[in-house]
Amino acid sequence: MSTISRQDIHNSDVPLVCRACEARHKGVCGALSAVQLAELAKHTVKHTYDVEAPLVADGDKIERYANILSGVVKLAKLTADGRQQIVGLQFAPDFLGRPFGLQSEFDVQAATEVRVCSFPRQTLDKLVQENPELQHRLHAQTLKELDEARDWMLALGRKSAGERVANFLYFIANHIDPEARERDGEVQFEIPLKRADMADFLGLTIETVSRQLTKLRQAQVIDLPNNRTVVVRNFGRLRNAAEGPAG
Amino acid sequence: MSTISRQDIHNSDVPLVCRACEARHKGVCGALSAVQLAELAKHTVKHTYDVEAPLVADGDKIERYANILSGVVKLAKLTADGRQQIVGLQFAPDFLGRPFGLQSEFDVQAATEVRVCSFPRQTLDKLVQENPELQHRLHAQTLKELDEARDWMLALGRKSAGERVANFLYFIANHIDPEARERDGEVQFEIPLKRADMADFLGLTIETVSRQLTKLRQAQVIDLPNNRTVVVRNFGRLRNAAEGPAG
DNA sequence: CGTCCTATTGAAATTCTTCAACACTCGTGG
DNA sequence: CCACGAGTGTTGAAGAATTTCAATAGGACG
Repeated sequence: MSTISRQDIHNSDVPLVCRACEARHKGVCGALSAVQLAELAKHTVKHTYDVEAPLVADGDKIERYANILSGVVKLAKLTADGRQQIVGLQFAPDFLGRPFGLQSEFDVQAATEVRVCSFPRQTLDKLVQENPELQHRLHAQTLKELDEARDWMLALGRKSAGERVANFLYFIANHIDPEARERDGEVQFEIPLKRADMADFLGLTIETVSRQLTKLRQAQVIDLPNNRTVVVRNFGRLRNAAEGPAG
Repeated sequence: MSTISRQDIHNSDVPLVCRACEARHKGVCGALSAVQLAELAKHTVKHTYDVEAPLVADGDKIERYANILSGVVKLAKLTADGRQQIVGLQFAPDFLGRPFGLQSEFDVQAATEVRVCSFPRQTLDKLVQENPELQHRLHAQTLKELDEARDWMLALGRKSAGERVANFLYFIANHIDPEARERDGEVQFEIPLKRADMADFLGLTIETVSRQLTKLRQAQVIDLPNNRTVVVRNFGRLRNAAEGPAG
């Protein structure tokens, strides 16, 4: 899977707004030539959302796509009587927006403060038609989301509350620092969600999440200097706690 | 989303093995021209798997792709200590096999007797490169699987045992007969899974599944003439049971 | 007819939720 | 500077839902 754009881009050709953007390399924009990037940049708008702000409401027509520049976005489904389940978390430089689909199947909300770079549906749809590599990247992101959804299905269906919470911390740690698992020492990071969102993601109540975090702390697996900060004291033990008892 | 192939195909040009195949119209093969279909048909092999037979084991290298001709295939994940979660069910004419991915992330097993039409990875990968519509269809199937996975995340995380079982019956009924929901009368179908598979899909035990089916029967929502047959007596009530109490 | 596989049912045990009280932090305004 | 309130998180005790363990039943097949 190529992560290099198909054509060497001189920095001077790259639109100003795209320089220093993570999405240009690792995100979908990495598939675009300088010319295509310039075409897209003509229509982009940057926007910042506050915590809890809706980016799209369930059922909204999707008129624009976006790349996440920073922050964490949650995708949430609701039952008729108001129970909520977070079905996906997206980080920079993830692409937001459903290709082909006319409607969003869930609410899209800022979990933290979020910055995005958005552009009209139509602009990207046109570029997709002339650029197979772009189509490929969008498909690759969908496959990644599918893998994550299925990992969480296993957790939601078959793992205990303690395993789910450990699994979540492991997941976040890896997202924030992919090399963390290879290090021996302590790893520290901020949880980008409040307890209520963790509960909605893990299919638990906030009380249960809190109790399981306390248990992990008491078991010396993690430290919790404050509500949002986690220090993983032993990555292997965290992983064990996430996977459950060995076969 | 186009469901018509890009080029009119005279039946006489269609390879013998492809005639009367559901995948040729509704599946990924619908994107292929007669020439491409012929190219693919040169390498296809049909195969039948018995109930519970593995099509691919977790971690296997994927050397071949396949279309399901008939039957139901389950995608299952396992924890280290043997707990199982079914993370997807596939029906004819679904495509089996992960594009780009080198490894399967789960076990692929026959839930019923299954017939497939398989072909080498490489053959399809080559066709994908020269046919954007094929790429598009593969992406569309991935998106459909993602939607289903997320629907089940809501059920696994936030729905009660009774709601999950009703939700499952509703899902199967719709898959077998998409017009069923519009009919007023009774709808009858066979559950393609045994209780153990239903439990693994719903994140429950077989005992709980059995008890919830009994409750649905006692509530006059369904009849169970035998272990595999379900008669939905009132589709609306089944839907209500699946969605939970209205807001 | 006995055995295997599958499914159902009951009773006890466990896990998680619910309800309720309390603690901490942060910003605002007296 | 401190009091107040809102938002967030923790902890305890009681309750509910689901699992576990155990017994039983029915069908398919040799």
